[in-house]
Amino acid sequence: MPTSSTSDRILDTAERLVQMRGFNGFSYADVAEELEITKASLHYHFRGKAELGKALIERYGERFTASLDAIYAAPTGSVAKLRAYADLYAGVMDDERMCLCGMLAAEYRTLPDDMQHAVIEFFDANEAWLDRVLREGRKSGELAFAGSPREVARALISALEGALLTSRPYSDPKRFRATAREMIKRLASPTPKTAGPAPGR
Amino acid sequence: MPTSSTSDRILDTAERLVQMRGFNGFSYADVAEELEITKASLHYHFRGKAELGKALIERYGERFTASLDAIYAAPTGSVAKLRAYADLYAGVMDDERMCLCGMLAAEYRTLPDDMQHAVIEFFDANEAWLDRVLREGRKSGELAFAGSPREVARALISALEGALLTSRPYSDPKRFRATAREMIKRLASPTPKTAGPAPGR
DNA sequence: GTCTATAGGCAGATAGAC
DNA sequence: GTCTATCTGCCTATAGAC
Repeated sequence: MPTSSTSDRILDTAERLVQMRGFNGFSYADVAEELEITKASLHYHFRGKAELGKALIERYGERFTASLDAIYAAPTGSVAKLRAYADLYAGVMDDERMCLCGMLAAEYRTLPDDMQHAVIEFFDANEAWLDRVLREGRKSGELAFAGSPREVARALISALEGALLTSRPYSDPKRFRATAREMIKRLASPTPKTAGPAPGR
Repeated sequence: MPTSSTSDRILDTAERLVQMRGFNGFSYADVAEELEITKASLHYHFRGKAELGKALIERYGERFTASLDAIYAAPTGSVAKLRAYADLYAGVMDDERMCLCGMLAAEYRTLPDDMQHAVIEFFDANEAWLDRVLREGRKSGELAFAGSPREVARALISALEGALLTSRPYSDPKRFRATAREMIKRLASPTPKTAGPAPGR
């Protein structure tokens, strides 16, 4: 039995290429060459680039959702959940990749309609999950922030996507992690009036 | 006398196209059609797409630097300077544009070397300017944050770039502004333990 | 399912007339 | 400076054999 189907291997390769070079920065030829099959074979599995792109987002979204469910189900506090959320982003930086949907957000105006809708759904799902974690964390007293959880959720997604984006030119994963830490720290505890020892953790 | 030279009009059009569609999402033909000149004429002004791209970043960077100088020179406080900085970003959202260098950061791996270096310089200049404003603001007591100004500067750039990125699919400038406000509020005053009236401003 | 072959279009770029 | 004409190459996509 094969380790993975041809369709899966196509998706794996295409996903990496989109994350590294963008949807407008890779071609069927790139995927074909890497998998040592022909472009015509690709068209058997995915009618066209638009269909491949849509399949990429859907698979990525399902994987992301599964990770979010696992994080939510774990018996940890809100801060730990936010850290785990940020780690999901950190995980994509391996080969200087960008979040798939962050990359597609940049190219949004050039994408086929189907792909545009799928990108929106991804961000909506992230926002809803974070909104829930933030609400519960504030209720339990573990998190402290002013304003609506939804606004904070959007700010957090923006900061993480932006940190991935701006870290890439520097080829430095540490850069991303430092920014992510910075953001979560602010939510976990009141910011001291002046720099000093952080309370608690 | 002409309102602007052909070179300037080429740069204006190309800049808008890159900000909307990405460097890999526009062509000489697009620019030529809009300006009603031929592709061959474009090659007279800019030898190739790489040269055009480099010129775009340089002009954009110079304009940005001039704005930063003006903000710094104005007789305002640190918070006002940070707000003005965020407004620079807000200004590019008009036609669902992305920050030029944010867009190029996404496509970074596909860019000619010259363009890659120019993108890095843009972000370094932003970071240095913010670092200075943050240091001075903390010293004067107007700003309060723990950790290094440089880390906070990076977090702020990330959040603003990310807010532009993730707001685009929603075609909603308000989305960006809300996130920007959220970030600066955290720097301007200590976050209250629970939601409540913001102290001072 | 995978291949060869090829269509049809658009990309970036150049030569040379005006 | 701007044009026409053209080159070469890559792109997405399809037809049809195996």
